[in-house]
Amino acid sequence: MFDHKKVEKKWREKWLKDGIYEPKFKFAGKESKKPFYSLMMFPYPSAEGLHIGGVRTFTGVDIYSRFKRMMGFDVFEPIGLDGFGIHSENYALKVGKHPMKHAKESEKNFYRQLGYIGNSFAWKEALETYDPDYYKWTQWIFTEMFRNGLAYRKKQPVNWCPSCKTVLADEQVINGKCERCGTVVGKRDLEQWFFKITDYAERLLGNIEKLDWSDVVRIAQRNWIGKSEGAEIEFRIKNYELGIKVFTTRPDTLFGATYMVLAPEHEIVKNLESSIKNLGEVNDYIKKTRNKPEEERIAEGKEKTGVELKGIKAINPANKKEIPVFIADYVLAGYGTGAIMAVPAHDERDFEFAKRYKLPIVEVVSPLINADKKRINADAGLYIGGGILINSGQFNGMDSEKAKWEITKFVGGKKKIQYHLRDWLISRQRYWGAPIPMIYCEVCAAKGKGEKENMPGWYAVPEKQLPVKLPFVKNFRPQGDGRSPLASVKSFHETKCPRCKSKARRETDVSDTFLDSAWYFLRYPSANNKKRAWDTDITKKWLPVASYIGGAEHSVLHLLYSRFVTMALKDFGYLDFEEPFSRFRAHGLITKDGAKMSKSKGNVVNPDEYFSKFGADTMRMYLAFLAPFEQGGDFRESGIMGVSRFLARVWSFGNLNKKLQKNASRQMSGIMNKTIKRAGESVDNLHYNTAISALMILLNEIEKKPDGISALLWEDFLKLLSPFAPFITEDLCSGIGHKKSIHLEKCPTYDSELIKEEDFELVIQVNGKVRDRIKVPAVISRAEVEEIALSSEKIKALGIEKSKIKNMIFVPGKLINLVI
RNA sequence: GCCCGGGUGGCGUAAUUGGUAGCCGCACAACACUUAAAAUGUUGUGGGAGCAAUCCCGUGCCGGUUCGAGUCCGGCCCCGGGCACCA
Repeated sequence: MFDHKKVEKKWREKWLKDGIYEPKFKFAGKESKKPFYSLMMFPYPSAEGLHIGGVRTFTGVDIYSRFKRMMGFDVFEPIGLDGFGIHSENYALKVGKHPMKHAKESEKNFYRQLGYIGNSFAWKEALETYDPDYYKWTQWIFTEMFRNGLAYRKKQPVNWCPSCKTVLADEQVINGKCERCGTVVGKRDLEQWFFKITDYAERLLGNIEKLDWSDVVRIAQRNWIGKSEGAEIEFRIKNYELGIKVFTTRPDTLFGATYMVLAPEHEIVKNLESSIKNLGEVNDYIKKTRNKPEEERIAEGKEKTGVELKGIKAINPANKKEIPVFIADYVLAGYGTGAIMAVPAHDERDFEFAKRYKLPIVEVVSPLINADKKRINADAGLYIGGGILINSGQFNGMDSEKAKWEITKFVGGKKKIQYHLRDWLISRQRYWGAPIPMIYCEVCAAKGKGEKENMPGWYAVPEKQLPVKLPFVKNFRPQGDGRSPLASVKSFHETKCPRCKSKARRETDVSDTFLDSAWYFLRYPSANNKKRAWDTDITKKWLPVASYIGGAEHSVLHLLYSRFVTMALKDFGYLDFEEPFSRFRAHGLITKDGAKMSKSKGNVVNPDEYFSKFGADTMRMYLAFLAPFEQGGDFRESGIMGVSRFLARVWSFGNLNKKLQKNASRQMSGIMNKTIKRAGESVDNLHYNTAISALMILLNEIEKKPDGISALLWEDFLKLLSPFAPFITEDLCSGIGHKKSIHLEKCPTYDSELIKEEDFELVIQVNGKVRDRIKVPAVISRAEVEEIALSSEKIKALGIEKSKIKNMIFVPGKLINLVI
């Protein structure tokens, strides 16, 4: 009987103790000849411990890494924890534990679990984002961003989570809710630190084409960056020396602009106040919409509201007509110029608004006769496609595509490219994160001095003084007053100005936890370097990451930020590549009873329980076998029995047949070679399920004729199985007298000559329907096949004569199809 | 609404990318072993008809291309996920 507890314990201890992996599993560093950086997104250590989905992805990466290692690569498979951040802090708050203490405990638990699953991690390079040795360099990256003009402060309405009591980046607001706690996010006017990710929009977008990444992620990033090309056009305000710029992708419809709409936050309203006749009403509306939570604003999408600025008229620059100006919250302040020209005849939203407020609808584009009819609203009067211009003065009759640029030129507008992407809001009013390493000096500010001309008073903490250590603060609860808990820690924020030495104040916000994870892959290979964030030679050798695996939920968070940070660091001269991950694959999700696992549903699978009951090998294989790696699937206990039985059979065959013959039989080498090919290809595509299936088929064959099995063949079988089931294979291999670990062996190779069968089953079809199957030699001529087909009893029985056959299609090695 | 995935036995899935649909496993059934059960082993298992050989139907639905379609094309339906007043 296979006792997984005994066998696994034995090897787990041996591997850890005398480190037989050392020469191979250790990070090979500068000396490596064939480096392969195999990375999995590091987990944030939740209190519940490792999620079963996490176990699956980590073992998936390990299977891949072990195969690569067998292929002769020096594989670097690092591990660490993304322990800083709101998630961990919220948990600490909930249970009334200090995050520093909680971190230490969950770290221990995570590393225990990760060690248990038998992965070939490079443990010496482990890192944690809350370790001062690590966040020193997170802070250094912040200072570099600042010095290079990519970090700036700005006051603007920002996302505010009332539960987490902090601001959030746009990427962290999911359907109007906080990514971390699910609370509806509101807006607050606050001055915050931002990273200028928008400067990189075009490069981030352009490079997507070149990346070997899962399509889901590439498309998500492309959409998030959201490039649109159009024009910026200015509308004059009547009786004022003022203009309002709008961004439009449809300048061809300019003659149809019958009114304008400004976002409630638009600044120009202040300058027009004296002429607004209904100022009270306007101010009420602005106040109301500003306090409205984002979610409500979206939910009301169908019922558009707005208020006219009575007494104000804008001039349509195309036809010089006076048009009314509205304020409405369907126009967003953060996109384009915060103002639009409204063309109700050719835009759904404007159409809806115009109907409600009884505004004129003027058609200016006429659909071509054969145009896509679906694009015409049944209501009539709304058409959003292209066509021929009408009601557009001298542009009548022009194709709308051409008219876009012609009309823009005519009114003095200019071509403009807009992105959906907005700058990365980086500061957080929380405790558990890397303090933003900046100092503000009022004395310098008053004199207009500062490290950057446009940011008087601000200085980056010099590298020598890093890290700015996060102090132990007993009351780390966020205050909700727009300041971090660090703001009330005098000993922390009191400091001296690096320039004039007067009393100055440290920034007390911490950085977004996504900054911690935006560069950890750069640190791993240099994790033990105390002097620099990363070693240049090592980085040159090991990066970019050869294979990166993680969740698609990070498409526009971690994966985009990492690309941005890498690009910026390249521009600063610290790296010689700009894309951090050459290949990225998103893993699938593991559900239980068809639903996402969650505590509230009570369907959380505890890995410890299952690993102890079935063993690490069985669980690894089950998780790999249940579905293609990138697809994910439902966790079912019944399925575990299949692999459990398989491993038990491997165990008993190995132990009953310790003395095997030296020679390989001809027959078995055919299937062996096939299995090697199949398994290798499957693993490369992350189709572990089919690789395991191939191994199961091979074992079935082996068991059918145990006497014909050679020692060589059995060893090859174990080698192929070893990435999936490292414990049992190691034990069986040592049982047949191997001194060397099986995990240091080379992968068996296959001979494509030996895969070829001597004969095959010829399928005889009539009009594409299978009528007979006859075994024939692999080398056979077309004439011979035709002869065999026509003389088949079943074909004869059908009464098919040669004269009736119109055609015969022969596919060598497969079939012949008689067409009658 | 838009953009991605995906619909194949009772279930998870497979099919060398246009060439035998259902590999491997789960579940189920019968048999063997056993006093018995479990475990294990053997055999069977898409649906329908037939004692049988065999035949018909079958990859969400309708149509097309082809000697041949799960795979390609056109039009729908359903499920899952992402984005969403981006002008």
